[in-house]
Amino acid sequence: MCENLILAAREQVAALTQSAYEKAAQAGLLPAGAQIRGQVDIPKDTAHGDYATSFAMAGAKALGKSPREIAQLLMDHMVLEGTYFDKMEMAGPGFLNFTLGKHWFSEVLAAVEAGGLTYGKSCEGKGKRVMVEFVSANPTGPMHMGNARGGVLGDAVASVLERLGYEVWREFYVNDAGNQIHKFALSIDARYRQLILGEEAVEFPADGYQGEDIRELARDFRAQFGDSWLEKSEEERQEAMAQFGLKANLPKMKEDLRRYKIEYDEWFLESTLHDSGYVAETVNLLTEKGWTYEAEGALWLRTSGLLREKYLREGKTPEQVDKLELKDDVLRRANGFYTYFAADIAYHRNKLEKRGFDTAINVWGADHHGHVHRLQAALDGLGLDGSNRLVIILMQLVNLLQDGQPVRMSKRSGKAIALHDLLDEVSVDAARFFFNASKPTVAVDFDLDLAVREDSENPVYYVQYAHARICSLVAKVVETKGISVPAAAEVDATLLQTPEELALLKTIARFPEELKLAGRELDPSQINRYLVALAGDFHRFYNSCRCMVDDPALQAARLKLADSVRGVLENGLNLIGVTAPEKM
RNA sequence: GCGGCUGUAGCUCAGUUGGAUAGAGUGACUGGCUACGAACCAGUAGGUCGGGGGUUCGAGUCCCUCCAGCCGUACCA
Repeated sequence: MCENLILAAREQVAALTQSAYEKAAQAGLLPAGAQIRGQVDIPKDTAHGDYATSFAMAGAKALGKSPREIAQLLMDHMVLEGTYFDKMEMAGPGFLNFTLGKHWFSEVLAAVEAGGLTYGKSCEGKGKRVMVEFVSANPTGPMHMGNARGGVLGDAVASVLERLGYEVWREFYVNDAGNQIHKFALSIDARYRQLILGEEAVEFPADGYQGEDIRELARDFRAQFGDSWLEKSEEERQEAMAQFGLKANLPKMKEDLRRYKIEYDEWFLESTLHDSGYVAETVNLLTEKGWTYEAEGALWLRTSGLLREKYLREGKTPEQVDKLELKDDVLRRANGFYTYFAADIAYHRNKLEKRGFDTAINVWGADHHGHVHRLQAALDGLGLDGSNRLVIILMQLVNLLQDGQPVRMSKRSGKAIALHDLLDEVSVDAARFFFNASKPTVAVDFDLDLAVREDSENPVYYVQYAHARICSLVAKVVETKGISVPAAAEVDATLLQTPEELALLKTIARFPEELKLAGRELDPSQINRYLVALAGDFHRFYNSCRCMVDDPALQAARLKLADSVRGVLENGLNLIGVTAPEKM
């Protein structure tokens, strides 16, 4: 059975139209053999039917007749017997409008029932392995609102892709090497020495991390190891500080994310790439392929050349490419250390080559957008087709507000609101739904005062309320009438005829299509909007149609409809990591 | 300068390969519970889709151009 009834109906309209055209052509009423790409749309206004095709308008030129004439001929040669449709009519400039009939509506309830909690699954991703890397926050401090957003985004994208049949791997990349960690160590070390020698005696690094968590790490270090580390060499001490800090922070991050209902398949350490020589090997590979050169003591990647090839390949004209200010990148600094960029190339080579993922999807903050094409181009240079196999979801940042005023958010100033602070104030459900509400491309404002106060105004409760209402309804029917939810086969779906009932059936039928779109666009916020729409359809149905009625057949049909909605709500909420409560 | 994102109702935002009279939530106003959960529903009001050109049967959607806001343009990550 095809679960995707929206797609099935759409295809049927296209097929019906095409065959009607062929019949009309055979009868000599229209020129034969024209290739016409008529679109099949779902009209906004239900007065225009459930599906509409613009075939007649699109074909007007090729067929040498007015759209309305063509539409009339198509109607004359169309047979709806045995199809999903009851009715068809011509409208407006030449649209053909189709109205769904009983065959289709009967199948909806059966499809939802058969699908159960995986209703909407498909096999479009069968056999394809995808890694979704997300959050990957620096382990130098607590996670903030941007990570909260990226967390739901990545997790929900992964869930959607799983449902679409992909084999999905969730990964957190731990930046436990490089400059940030060095600064991290310097910061803890300075606080440590301040504890012993006094605040004034030790200058805190200008670009160090100011947060209270750093002082705490220093206190913990001192409590555990005493003052003796003061006598060790600076290098030795800082190495110890870095390790100590990471060891303290990583479990906290894991715990915070677990609390936020995110579980990773792997926490991948950047340091392993350096320690195993994989970064050096990757850079050497680029050198062998002729993509590097030395200058000013550093080793450079010819990013400008790689990008130029990439852009030309993608269809930009040489003039357009010339206009861009392409620059090269340093891979190995004059001091011998590899840059973050070099490690990142190695990391993604590891994903695509060593571990063999077909596609690597990364959730990045939009402030890293300048890095996207450079990394893809570098992977192209390694022959790994990064331009197609590395997909970056650029997520616009979260603006932190307090009483409506913007607050600068950075780990350095320590002014960020941490993820765990958020979860102390609002439920995981509210937070996840809120951060999954906007498309990745739009920036969101987040005001903690508002988030806490408007807790009950979060649309998540509108959706959850619909679910709880249905649970209560089903329980009531069982309790007072001794009747449980019937199987789809025992239900006469043609009894569902009010506009509210039909709207609800159409909405639950749409779910597989919504999933497909969310997957294609890598935008799980579409699920939020779908769930709000479904909950709205249900509340309207509930207010206008009584389920507990004397007619047993109608009661069974409505009960089944309500329970089907419940299943789809639970299904969708699960996908975005929000609970579907039976009571609230 | 160059590049990315954004600009739609008072506010927050939808608008799916171009389709018919541009939608929803929220705020404002008016109604609806002795009936399966009122955390709900119904109704009213609110628009030069940032401006201007172009493409075509048809543009919020595609192309060009201009304007405004945010972000990026490191031997940082």
